[in-house]
Amino acid sequence: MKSHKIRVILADDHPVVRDGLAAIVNQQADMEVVAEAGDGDEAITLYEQHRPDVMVLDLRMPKRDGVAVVQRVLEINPKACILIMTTYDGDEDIFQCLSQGAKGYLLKDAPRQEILTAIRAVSEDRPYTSSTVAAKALQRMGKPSLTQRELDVLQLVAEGRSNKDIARRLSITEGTAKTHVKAILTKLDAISRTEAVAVAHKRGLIHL
Amino acid sequence: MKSHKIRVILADDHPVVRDGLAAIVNQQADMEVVAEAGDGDEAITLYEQHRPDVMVLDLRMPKRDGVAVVQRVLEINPKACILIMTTYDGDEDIFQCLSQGAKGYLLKDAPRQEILTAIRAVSEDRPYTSSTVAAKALQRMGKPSLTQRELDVLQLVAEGRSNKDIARRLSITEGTAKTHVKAILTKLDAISRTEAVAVAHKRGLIHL
DNA sequence: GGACTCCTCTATCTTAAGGGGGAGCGAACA
DNA sequence: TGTTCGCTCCCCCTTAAGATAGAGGAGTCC
Repeated sequence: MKSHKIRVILADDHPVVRDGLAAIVNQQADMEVVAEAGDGDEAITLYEQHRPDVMVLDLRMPKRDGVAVVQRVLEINPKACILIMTTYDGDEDIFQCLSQGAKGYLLKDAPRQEILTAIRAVSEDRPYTSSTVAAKALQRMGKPSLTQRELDVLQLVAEGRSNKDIARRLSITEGTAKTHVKAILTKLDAISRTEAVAVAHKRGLIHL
Repeated sequence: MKSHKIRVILADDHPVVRDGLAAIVNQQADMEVVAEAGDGDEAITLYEQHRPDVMVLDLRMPKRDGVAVVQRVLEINPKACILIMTTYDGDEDIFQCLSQGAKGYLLKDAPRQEILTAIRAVSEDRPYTSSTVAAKALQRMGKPSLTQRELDVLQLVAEGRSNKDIARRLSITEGTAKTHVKAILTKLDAISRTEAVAVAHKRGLIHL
């Protein structure tokens, strides 16, 4: 039996989702929502103010995205318990969050019971990852990482830019742009740039 | 003053979102949630059973997507009042839904008050469209439509297939595939296939 | 029947993309 | 110190992609 209720902060830019989570959490005898944030900056501010037991965090938010919030909050309190709740199931997103130090990762189509289970687990510092999410995180292992420059190029490729255009924007030669694209194709195991974009999108490396 | 409460059905594959909407709706004196669906088929079944005043519908759902549900429900009852509530803000999605006969279109980041306003409007058979959404619907006007065949080709292009591969899958010659791709590029005002994919994704013509 | 759209196919030509090499240079690191 | 890694640039070569221009057949609409 716990002496205190689990104090929860919700961070999601959709009011409907916050209301849904709040309804689910506040129905429980052992937990309560102490604050709600609508963007990344607000999430950090409210974390510092309330120092909750658990933070439920959406990945894509205005002003500052989920990964950045995870980093900042763990700087403030390395023992913070963060549960990611998002629609994105790409292995890169999952891997980034968990390796940054988030304690749990849930998809938004999760049933109520699983959400509560996850919050309770995370509040006790136990990691929570559903089997499908865990599988994706493992998929990511062994796959080569892209360098920052390659991610820059990939982003432009995804916007439909030509090699020449990419070179101009990054102030490099077209040959160098091609070299980067070639490296991207190899790492993503793609034959063409269009396939590379499809793969990268599926894996969560880029968000169009 | 109304004699009856507005009877609402919710259709969304995220339990959290359904709970959030239910909490918001049931707090109001003049409306109530009579049923909740987690996929497209269920949404249609429950509509027939309950004949609600308003149906709040997500666009992307398992089994049958939002547009298909709109079509089917309006076949059952041409006077049905459907309010789309989704994260997708591409002009094609909006245009499709509204031209199929949905009475309203909301984005999921809408504040509580706007959701209630929209439900009340739609229940009285008044269309509800926020200014930004309406602007997108108008943007779609004047833009050329893609034929079914072009959409088939576009989908394969988006998956990263080559012209030769596309031709094989559709049992046409590579030249014909090129003709379709050329038409797609012209209609989407894109220079390369990769840009076409980016534009098509932004507009909601394809969903990766 | 004529006008129209869509799908199909043809051919030629130019340019962009991709494969396969190699190489210099600075920063980080052991 | 030597080694590794990331970024940059260069070469040649083959193939895919895109631009241009045309044409026949099936279907629909008026």
